[in-house]
Amino acid sequence: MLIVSYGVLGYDDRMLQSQLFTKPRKEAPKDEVAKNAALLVRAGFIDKLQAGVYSYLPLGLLVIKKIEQIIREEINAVGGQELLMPALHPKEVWQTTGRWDSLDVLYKIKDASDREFALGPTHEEIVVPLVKQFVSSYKDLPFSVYQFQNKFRMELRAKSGILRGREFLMKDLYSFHRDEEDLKQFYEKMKGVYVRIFERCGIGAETHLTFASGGSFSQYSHEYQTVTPAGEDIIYVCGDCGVAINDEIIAKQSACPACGSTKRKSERSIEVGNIFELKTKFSDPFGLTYKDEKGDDKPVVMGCYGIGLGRVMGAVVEVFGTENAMRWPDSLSPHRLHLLELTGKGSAVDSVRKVAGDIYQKLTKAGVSVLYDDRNARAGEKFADADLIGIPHRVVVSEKLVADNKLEYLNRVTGEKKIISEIEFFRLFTNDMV
RNA sequence: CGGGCUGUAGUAUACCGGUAGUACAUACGAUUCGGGUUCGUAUAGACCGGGUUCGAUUCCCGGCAGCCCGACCA
Repeated sequence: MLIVSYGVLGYDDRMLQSQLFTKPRKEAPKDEVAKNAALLVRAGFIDKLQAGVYSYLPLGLLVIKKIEQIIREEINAVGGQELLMPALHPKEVWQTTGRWDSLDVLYKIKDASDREFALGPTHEEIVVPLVKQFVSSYKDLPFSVYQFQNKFRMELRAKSGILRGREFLMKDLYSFHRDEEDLKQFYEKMKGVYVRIFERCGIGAETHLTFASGGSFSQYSHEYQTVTPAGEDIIYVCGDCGVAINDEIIAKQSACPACGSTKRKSERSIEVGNIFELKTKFSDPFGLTYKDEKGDDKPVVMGCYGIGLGRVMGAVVEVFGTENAMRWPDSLSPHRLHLLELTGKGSAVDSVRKVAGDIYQKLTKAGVSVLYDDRNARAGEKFADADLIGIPHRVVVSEKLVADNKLEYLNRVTGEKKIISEIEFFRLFTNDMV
């Protein structure tokens, strides 16, 4: 394959569908009941290895990478520094915080010499000793670090497809501050970051800032809950300001904590992200302190901020998917455009292939990521598979269209379908990027 | 972890205490070619272990796995 240019992700993300090693299926495996998993498995985005443990296949990985890149851009914009910490954790750090015994979702493993480890469910125990080596003065604060990493949680019951896994990809960010005031400021800034992230992922309208339990040392934590019937949580969305309250604290909090309104509606929802004031909960056991202007030792104040990438992907499918079709927002679609050639029969085959192949080359040169259905398959199958895969823009090349020098363009978001010239089409995709 | 249900070709399903059938997928041939065309041929299957029985994929017990409900879930 001639490599002409690279897609936005920095590698060649265009694809000939005939080369794709996965294939769409007509039926979902009987052990996938959740809509997100049924559609994603059928379309070849993911594969289940065991309950709550999935592989991301080429199409699905492209979506995950796009979610990741959106998060990365928004966090970098507020100064977050990306790193990558290990998943294999020594027992000792978990004993330091007492969570070796108290955290029941912790996977514990032993090596051949009986040494014990944990598989990381979250990384406070790792990041705090790490930053301790570099933080000594108030001048070193504040800062924040984050990573994208697989987390391991021994859920008693994995369920809902990729919405509750035992191994799952998460963005976790930790912020470090000299006092609660500074933490508060950053925390508020992160709320804006999260709003932009979910907005860019296409679920901004369905995703609500939600007040949730803050545990023993904080009045609230905040979750980002995406409304969909597939959700496991129940939230009460304020009719005036759209901020929600998690069912778990509704008894203590009847009026909207944001605007005081008592108008509200209960909804099922998926927690796609959360932010939490850790304060000194983890700085204390590890002795993470800094010297203030007077030379006094003070504990570092922390916050943590998570987003489940698989959950975002699953939530998007739940929100936009129908029985036989997904529909990706432009920002997350594995490819920008789905190009279908309907070769028909006889002498037209070559001309259709030539036109479609040409368009593919031109778009690729222009940096547009295309999934090109060059398979030797019938129209019905191609249309059905394209619906299932759910790339929001579809363009068809067929014998009839080639004869008229036209293309058929479908926008799955607006439902608009039109016959256009090649020039109009290229203008659509190489200038006026949606 | 408690309760319920289920394990049959790659996928979805059927029947049966006595040679396991169908559809889709796959391979080959023909036909068709803008919404999963039609036909033929071929390939391919009973989760594992134990028990009952002349004989178990079927019945019983145990294990393992999966799904659903609940509990759990920074």
